[in-house]
Amino acid sequence: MAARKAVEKELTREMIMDAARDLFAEKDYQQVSMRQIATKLNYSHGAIYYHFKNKAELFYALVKDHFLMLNQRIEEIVDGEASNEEKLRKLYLGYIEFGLTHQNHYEIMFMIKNDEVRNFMSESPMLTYQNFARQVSKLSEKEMSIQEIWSIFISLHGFVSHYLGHVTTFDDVKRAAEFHANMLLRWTSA
Amino acid sequence: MAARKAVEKELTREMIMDAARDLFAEKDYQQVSMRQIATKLNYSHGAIYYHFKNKAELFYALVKDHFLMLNQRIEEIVDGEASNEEKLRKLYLGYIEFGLTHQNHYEIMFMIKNDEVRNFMSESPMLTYQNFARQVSKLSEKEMSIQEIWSIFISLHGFVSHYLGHVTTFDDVKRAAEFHANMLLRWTSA
DNA sequence: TCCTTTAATTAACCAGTGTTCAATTGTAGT
DNA sequence: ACTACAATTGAACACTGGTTAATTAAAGGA
Repeated sequence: MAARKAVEKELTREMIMDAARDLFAEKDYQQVSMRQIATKLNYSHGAIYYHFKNKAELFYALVKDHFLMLNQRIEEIVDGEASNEEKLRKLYLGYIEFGLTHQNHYEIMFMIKNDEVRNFMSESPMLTYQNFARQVSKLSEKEMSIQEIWSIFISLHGFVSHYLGHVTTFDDVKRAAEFHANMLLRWTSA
Repeated sequence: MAARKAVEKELTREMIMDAARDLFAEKDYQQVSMRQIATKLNYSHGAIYYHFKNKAELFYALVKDHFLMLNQRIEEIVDGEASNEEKLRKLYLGYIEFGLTHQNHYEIMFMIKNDEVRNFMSESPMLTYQNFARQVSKLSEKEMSIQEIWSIFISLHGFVSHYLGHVTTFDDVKRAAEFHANMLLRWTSA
């Protein structure tokens, strides 16, 4: 009975992911439904299943992208022009900014409890942390133990996870973030 | 058609709250249903509505209790016998222990995004933090700014929120928690 | 004893979920 | 023009959820 959309704009994985990304800006994994995504795209919910096996696979595709983004952001900062201390500060702020700019994805990347989703990610969070830790180790004035760096990471995560949901953009807490970053810098300076 | 339970053990608000508490040890607000609570109690789901107006009210009653517990724990530590530094360490560890011992409640107390629940809590989290901050201010060697204390709190929250869901008991990460607490003590020592 | 109050059950309603699948369509290749 | 195929639809399935309301049963007082 049903008509097909003009083929000029066939539904693609990208389009679906974009729509899902948008909905994620407001709600979390459980609250975003396949039907909502389809509605946003003006397609039927069944169509999504032609491009993605199921909900979990769709969201895994998103998460993978975001881990890539975060890793790139870290490298971008480290490869830039600045003193080591300045780079460290940027690293800390960059992490917070990323978390608060992609709040619902940060949640999936580092906070989700749902096993269905977590199984898909496996080692991505750990790899990102290891990358982060290696850079902190290189940039800090004094020799840092693994545990010390872990405390830094935990503290950054604390900042993001606290403001997550209570605040809409990074700029809302930029000054607080800068202060927190400075506090963490005390641990790496001789 | 239906029978009533023997009146020796009438259903009470306490019983319902206990059952809900238990289910919370495994799942979060959205995943715990009124029907599950009722099943656990061997009562029908309708019975709960005789004692609580709705789901949100039931969980608010739980949350209120837990804010009380946390505040008591803080006072307990501060009023105890120990050096100021030792009390601070205990304060930090106590906070983490509380968070990881009552994981799903911690989530509701400090991490929930759901407006339905958040409206019920209003200022409880802030009052708890203010209490915490006052004590840290008293116990630290040097004069601490509001922002510095806030960083400590954020960092503690980070520890809890990271391990939340990845770990079952406080003991699983006791040593890591102790290390983290020591890191935070560096900020308060002269 | 009857009557009222209280407490519990159950069915029902409504709204939503992820997923599957037969049916249908548009389009490109022959 | 015909066909093969990829893409899309929408109904249907099998759930789960919170909440309400009519109904029933027990307990206690008059």
